[in-house]
Amino acid sequence: MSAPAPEGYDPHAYAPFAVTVDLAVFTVREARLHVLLVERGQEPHRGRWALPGGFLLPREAAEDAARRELAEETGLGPGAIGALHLEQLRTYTDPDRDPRMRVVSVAYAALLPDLPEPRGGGDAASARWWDAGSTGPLAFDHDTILADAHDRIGAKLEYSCLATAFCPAEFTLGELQQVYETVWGVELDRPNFRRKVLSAPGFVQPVDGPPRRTGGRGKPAALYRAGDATALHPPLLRPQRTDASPSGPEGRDR
Amino acid sequence: MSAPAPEGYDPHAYAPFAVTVDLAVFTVREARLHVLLVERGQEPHRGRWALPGGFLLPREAAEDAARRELAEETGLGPGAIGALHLEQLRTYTDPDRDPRMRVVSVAYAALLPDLPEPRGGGDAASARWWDAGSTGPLAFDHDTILADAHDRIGAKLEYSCLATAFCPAEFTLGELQQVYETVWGVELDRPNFRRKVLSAPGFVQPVDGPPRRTGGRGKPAALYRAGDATALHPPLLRPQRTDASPSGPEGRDR
DNA sequence: ACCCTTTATAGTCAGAGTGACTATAAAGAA
DNA sequence: TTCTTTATAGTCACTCTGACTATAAAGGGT
Repeated sequence: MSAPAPEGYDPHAYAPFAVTVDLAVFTVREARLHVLLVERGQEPHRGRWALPGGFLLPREAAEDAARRELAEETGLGPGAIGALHLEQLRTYTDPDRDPRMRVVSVAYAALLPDLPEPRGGGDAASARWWDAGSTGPLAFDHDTILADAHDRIGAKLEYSCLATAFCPAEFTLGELQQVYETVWGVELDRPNFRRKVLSAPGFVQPVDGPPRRTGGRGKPAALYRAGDATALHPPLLRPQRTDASPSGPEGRDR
Repeated sequence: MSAPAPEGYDPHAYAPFAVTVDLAVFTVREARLHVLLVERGQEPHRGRWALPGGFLLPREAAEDAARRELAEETGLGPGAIGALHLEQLRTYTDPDRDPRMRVVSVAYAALLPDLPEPRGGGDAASARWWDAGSTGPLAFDHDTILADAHDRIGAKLEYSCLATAFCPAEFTLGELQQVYETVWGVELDRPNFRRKVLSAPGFVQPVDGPPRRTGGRGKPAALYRAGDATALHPPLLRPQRTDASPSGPEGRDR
């Protein structure tokens, strides 16, 4: 911003860049973290899967572009899109990240409750949810972006109330715990999780009256909705892995 | 990245943007947080103070541009610059943030130990350290960037070993505590701070033998250097403000 | 019916971590 | 010397946490 800028400047002399947004849109379905991918309809990387995204319009802010692309890919209404939490991840600027030309991309992460299959909108040949751990090699540097997004989401769950964004408007504590377990890839103790969530002011609030969820087996659970807090005090720290062994189904390290 | 890109494309049709980096370079001097600012030598905002920064070169990654600009402004050698921790903050994309043309800026934060006055390099009329809390209105949206940077640094001190970047190679625990107190704007209990720092594995390591700092008044302190850890377990949480004021600009970001 | 499995919820208990505090040591200054 | 300043050691009560046990309320199978 304070760099050499000639008095009579030629925008193109300083504007050899295209700017895009890339979106890592996550959801939890069937106890697995899923990410929305689109199949590329043209070169480069035609036929490869990629994060949804696209070029900024000439007078558009990056977050607006992200919401626009998200609406195109998911078919969500403007109300849902407008209220959605979009987290700017970081910006990827490797000169060779796009073989066509110099492209700088601002990456965002978004969290959605489980939704029906997306409609393949825009230029994408198709769009669908993928298990976030089983995506093949993606186009461009999207493997890196996806990994960074997963890391960031996992970290934000610790000290923010973001986990409720993965849940529908009303949810049980079991569903909320499932979000943590899925994103972190660990098992948590149910009574302890419950104690910490309920003692964090403003994280969740009980739905009035005693309505209870039906449909599953086991005792019906009380329903909650997201509270008005945005930060989590005290934080809900994930159990630190003390060794390098991948977590088995038994959980509980050591 | 996956947006409409015509087969026979014209780069300029998708490249109406200039890309810059902006740097929030912090140091602690005399128990105050200071930030490096440059006085703008030309329009727009001629004579206003701004964060150092500049345009990306055609085949340069943003972090390389940030290190290049930092070297120009501070006169630090390439060794020091190369080892420096540069934290990408976020990217600012408001279409009107630069009156000249469409400029997207990637902001970085850097932490330095106390240094002599910078040399005014490059196009800057002059460059100097400012008390981070007493900067006048800065050029462009740099007030916002500076505030975001301060927030981020404060949050990172909680769960990373970054605080040692503010200190010289060998430092006392009192100096390290000064960093926390200055960035957070609070006073900490000295014995408790000591206990937590020393119990965090890999945060600091004592300098061998019993060398002690001279020059000040009071009992000489043992010297430490930065340990090999990068994350802080357990985290060193800042005392939560008990007042009911709603959270400021979305603190904590990992 | 009955038991069995599943999930939710309540509670207990020991240990780690933390905030507030007191005490002692080692330097320079008055 | 005495005072002031800074460093370091230690105490103590309280909270938070992980690991665990117990009980409640549903559905499924035989």
